[in-house]
Amino acid sequence: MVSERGLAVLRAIVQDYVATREPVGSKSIVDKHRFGVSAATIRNDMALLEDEELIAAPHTSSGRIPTDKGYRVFVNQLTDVRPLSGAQRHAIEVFLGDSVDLDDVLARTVRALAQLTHQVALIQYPSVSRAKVQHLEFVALAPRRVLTVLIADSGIVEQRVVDLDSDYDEEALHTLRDAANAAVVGLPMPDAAAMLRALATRFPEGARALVDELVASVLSVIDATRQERLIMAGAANLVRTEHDFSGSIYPIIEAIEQQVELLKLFGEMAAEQHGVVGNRDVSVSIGRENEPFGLAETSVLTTGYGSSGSVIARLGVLGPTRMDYSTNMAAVRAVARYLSRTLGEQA
Amino acid sequence: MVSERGLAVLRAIVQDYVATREPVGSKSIVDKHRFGVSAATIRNDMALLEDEELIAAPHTSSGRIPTDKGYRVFVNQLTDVRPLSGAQRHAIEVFLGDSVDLDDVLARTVRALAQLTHQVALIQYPSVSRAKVQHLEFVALAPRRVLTVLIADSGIVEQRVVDLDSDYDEEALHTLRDAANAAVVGLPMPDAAAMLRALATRFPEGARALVDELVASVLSVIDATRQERLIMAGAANLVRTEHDFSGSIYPIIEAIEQQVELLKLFGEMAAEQHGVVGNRDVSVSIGRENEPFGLAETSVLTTGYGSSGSVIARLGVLGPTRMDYSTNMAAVRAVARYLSRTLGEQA
DNA sequence: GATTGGCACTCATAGGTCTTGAGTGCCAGT
DNA sequence: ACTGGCACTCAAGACCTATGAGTGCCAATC
Repeated sequence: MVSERGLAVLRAIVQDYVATREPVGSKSIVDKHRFGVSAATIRNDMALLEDEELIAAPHTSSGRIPTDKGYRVFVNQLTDVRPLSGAQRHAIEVFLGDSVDLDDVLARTVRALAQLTHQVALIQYPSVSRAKVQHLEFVALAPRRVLTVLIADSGIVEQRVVDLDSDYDEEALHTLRDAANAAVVGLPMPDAAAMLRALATRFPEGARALVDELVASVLSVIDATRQERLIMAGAANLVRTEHDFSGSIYPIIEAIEQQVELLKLFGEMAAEQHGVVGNRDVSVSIGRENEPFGLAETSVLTTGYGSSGSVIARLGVLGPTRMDYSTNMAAVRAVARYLSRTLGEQA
Repeated sequence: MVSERGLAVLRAIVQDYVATREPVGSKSIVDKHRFGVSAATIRNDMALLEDEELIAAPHTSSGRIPTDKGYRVFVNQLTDVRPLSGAQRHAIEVFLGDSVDLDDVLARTVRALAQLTHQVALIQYPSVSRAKVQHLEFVALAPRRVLTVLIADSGIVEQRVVDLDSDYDEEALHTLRDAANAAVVGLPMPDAAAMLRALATRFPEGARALVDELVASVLSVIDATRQERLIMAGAANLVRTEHDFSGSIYPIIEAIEQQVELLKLFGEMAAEQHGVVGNRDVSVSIGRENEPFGLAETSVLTTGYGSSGSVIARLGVLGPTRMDYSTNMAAVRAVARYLSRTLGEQA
């Protein structure tokens, strides 16, 4: 087992290695950190840490660097969350400025997060399917062409132009609009979808074709692929930290661009920390834990955000395993709170 | 002046250098290309090309590589545009598949272009301001809250939620909607904006506050910052070609992410080739020509696209100066045609 | 038992020297 | 105008060596 001082040594190694990207030796530890013991003692502790596979030596005789497992232990025993500095808070405020709509808010937020952490920042687009219906509208564009608009309480507006098989008259469109709104406003999306399907069956034979087509268009908006999408900023930061990766960062950038694996990872992280709050609300996935997603040698920090208390999606950062977890976790948490507050105000 | 064979030698050097990233020597030229002359003769031609600064030697005694000026001459005398292979056409078709809306079409198109060229692909978001109004709608969401929707003939749908200072009744909203539509449908955006401003003054005193607020919201949608935006794919390709840059690609990725400089470059390229058609419709900006935009050592190929004949925005690729201009120009042109056709069908 | 100073050992890194060979420039000859 | 021949250049790779940070271990000490 690792002693109390052993953990302190691990902390020191992680901190110094993150700061300098050089393997950390026993001497430099006693120099920089005020352990009241000699280098030889630290060496004994380091030998134990190495037995536990928390640190490793790149070459037989050189300093040590943390292993993935070492980072994991380090992160798990991080408890005091350093709050953001005044300058950082100010930076967030400036970035978020006066945003006009949801897309704008998210775009600014993701940039702010990238700026704060110097990592790749990611925001999962708020899932329509986890929000409630605020309003439903059909806009007559031309004969046989209608625009379907769905507005969710989270501020998401989804729209789609539909080409109909049959003609319609505006009166019928209004009737359907009013009936649909009366039926589904305030309902969560899955319930709303079910209700709409039921509603369609209650219309008279003559109108069925039109109603079916329009209801289908609303349903397709609800299921929109758009809901599973990431907004990204700070890819340049990954290039800047290229030396932290053993191979090329090409496959990593590619995986980020493709999004699909990353979305799976976000999903898993959401499932894992379901219901967790307080100091542990930022979940961390480290190094090899991300290998199944083509993201080995990276770490991903995420947390949930949403308006009015309910989590509607996640945001976070991705960077090399060798990153400043403490600072980045604080930034992710803070930005998630800001964003949640902003969304709450809007809705 | 450079002889006919001199140009052929330049072509050979560009081709071989692009293919191998190794300086090209006189011997390898006579080996690979069937000039009916000896290496010494080629060397004489190369000496002339060097006098004209079309090629340069990295070290006193090594092969030659094209200069920016050399690439420029090479590109300018490219005339025969190789059409895409069947496989490539097929790839485009597959990528573009069945798209649901404008955003989807653009996202798929930009991916296809990145895939085809193995470069960073860029599409300028269709400018609302260059399109015509197809429909205008106000949707009553709540007391004092209205959704403004503007649909352009290019398929762009812009929307915004507005919080009003005063109450409104639905009847007034409809009246205004009908009046506004009657006034502006079919007009180009700038004219539509002017018309709306004029329309506002014709409403009676009592309704003025509401009308002004709503008109203002429409105008702000017309001016939406969103119109000046780029959609991007294939950043990973830039990382892959990192060795082609003397320094870090960090500032380049950053410039691409920030978009602002790149948009300026797109603007300049649009202005330059205003009215150009046919074989010269893809414009090329090479190496140092891009330095003012923070994109030295890169080349950018762009061309216009748009529905029903009018150019509404541009698309293109960005990559290292050392790229396959011929193939990439063909791909850019082909993708622009596909996209224009798709947009034409939709509208 | 924990801690320490001492010491032999390891090995990546940096610097230095040498060799190799692709490629040039130039010139005299065709 | 073109070619063969030849001396010259210089980057890249191979090889060697010195340096020194850092280790592991042990006997001595608290």
